Amino acid sequence: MAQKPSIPKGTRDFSPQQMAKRNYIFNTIKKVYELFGYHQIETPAMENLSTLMGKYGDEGDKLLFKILNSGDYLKKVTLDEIEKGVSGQLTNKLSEKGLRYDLTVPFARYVVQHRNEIQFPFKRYQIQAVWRADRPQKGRYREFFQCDADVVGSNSLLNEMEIVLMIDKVFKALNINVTIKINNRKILAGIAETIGYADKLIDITVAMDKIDKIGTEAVYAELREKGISDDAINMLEPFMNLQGNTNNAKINCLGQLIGDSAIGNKGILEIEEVFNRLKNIDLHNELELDLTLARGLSYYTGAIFEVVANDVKMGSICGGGRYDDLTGIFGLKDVSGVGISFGADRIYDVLNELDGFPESSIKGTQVLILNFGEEEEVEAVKIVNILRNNNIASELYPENSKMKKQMNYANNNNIPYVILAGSKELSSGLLTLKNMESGEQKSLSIDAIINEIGN
RNA sequence: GUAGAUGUAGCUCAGUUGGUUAGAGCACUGGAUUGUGGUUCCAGGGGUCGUGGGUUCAAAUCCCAUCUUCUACCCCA
Repeated sequence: MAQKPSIPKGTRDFSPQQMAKRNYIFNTIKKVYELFGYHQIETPAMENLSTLMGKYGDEGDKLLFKILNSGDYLKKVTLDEIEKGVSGQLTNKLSEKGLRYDLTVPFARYVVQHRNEIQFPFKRYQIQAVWRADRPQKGRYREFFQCDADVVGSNSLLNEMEIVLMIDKVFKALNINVTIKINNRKILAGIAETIGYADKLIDITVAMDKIDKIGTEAVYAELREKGISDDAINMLEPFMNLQGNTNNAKINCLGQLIGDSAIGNKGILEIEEVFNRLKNIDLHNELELDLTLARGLSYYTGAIFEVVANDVKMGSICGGGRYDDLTGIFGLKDVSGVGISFGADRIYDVLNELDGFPESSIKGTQVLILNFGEEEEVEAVKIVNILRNNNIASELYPENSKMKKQMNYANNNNIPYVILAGSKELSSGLLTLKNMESGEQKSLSIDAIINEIGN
C-alpha cells in the first residue's frame, strides 16, 4: 500500500496559478524597494542556534525549529543528563542549528559580520521564508514569507518619511486602499510615565493594542488585573480617545496631556517632524496617528508603523518601526535602524477577496500548437519557434493525442489560442487560428497570427 | 500550553435506531464523434471508512485509547 502523501502541519504547496499571483505581489514590492535604493540580500534558511536563541523571549525560544545534529547526535550526551530530563542544556548538545524565525535577527547578524564591507547607511531588502513552530490557525502558518526593508546606520527621520512613501507606493501599485497607522514608542513611554507607571510600559501598551479587538472595558479590566490603579486608568482614558479631527490637532492635544515627560515630548517632536516632512507630498492613502498602536514592542524604540486594508477585514498587512540597538547583541553598538515588513501571505488573501489580481499577472501560455503527427510536427516545431522569437509564449503539444484531449489541455491551462497545422493547412500555406473563448476560427499566415496575438 | 470540533474515493461531502456487495458530485479513462474543446449522453477504473483495541451473531455507525487536520485562547505576521 502506497504511503499517503502529506506535508508538515502549517506548511503549504503553491500551484502554478498561486505562484503567478504570489510573484505579482513579490515583484511589486521588490520594484518599489529598488526604486527607493534598497538592495537585495539573502541569508541561509538555517542559522547557528546561538544566533537565534534568546532574541525573541522565552516564548520565541520555544517556537524555534531546531535541527537535530547530523551523525551520532547522542555522542555528547551522558546517561545522567537524559535521566534528568530533556530540557535546558541538553538542547545545546543535540542541536546547534535552527531555522530562522524572522529576517531581522539574521540581518543584524549579517550587518555585524560584514561591517567592514558595508557602506553605511546600509539599505537592504530581503524576501524569504521564515519558520515558527506555532500552532497554525487562520492566516497563521509555520512557514511564511516576510518582505523586509531596513536602513541601518542613520538616525534621520527622513528614513521614516521614506518608509511611509514606500508603503503608500506599494499599496497604490497593488490597488489596495489602506490606512497607514503611525505611533512612537517614546510617546507610549511618556504616557506610562505621566500616569505613574513607567515600569509597566509593556503591560499598558499590550493592553491598549487590543482595544479594537476586545473593546475599551476589557482593556481596562486587563489593566486592573496587571495592577494599574483606577486613577491611572482614568488618566489614560483621554490618551485613548484623543480629541481632534486632524493629525496636527491630535498632536496638539497630546502635547497638553503629556505634560513635562521628557521622553514623551521627544516622541512628539519626532512624530511631528515625520508629519511635517510628509505635508507637501500627495499620499494616495490615509496616514493616521494611532496611540493604541503598540506592536510587539520588544525592540522598537521610536516610530512604529502598521497598515490595515480599508475594504477587507484582515489583521495588519504590513508593519515596522525603528530600533536603536539591534546589532548591540552581536557586539556592534550604536547602530540605529528603521524598517518595515510586508505580509505577503495576508496581502494575497486581501487581493483574492477583492478580486484584485490584474489579468496580466496571471497570464501564461498564449498559444498551443496542436500535434497532428510525425510529418506535421516538423512544421509545427518551426511555427512554435517563430512565435517564441516574437515573444509570444507558446507550446507544441508533445504527443499526437486526440484533438479532444489536446483542446482540453488548452482549456484547462487557460491558453486563449490554439493553432491547427495539419495536412490541410500545410498544403494551403495558411494556418488555422482558433480563439478558445469565442470558438472563432481564422485562416491566417504566421505573420498575421503574430499581429493578431502580439498586441 | 488550554479548550472545542474533525477524519469515508485524487478533491468536496452523504451514509437513518448497528443489518446483504459503502454512495453522490467533481476529476480521471474510454465511447457516441479517426480534423474541433469548454455543453450533453453512455460506460469504466478507483475505498485497509485515520490507526489500534473493545462490545456484538453483526460496527463507517456504539465504547476506550492514540494520531491527524481545523477553529478559538495565549502569543504573534
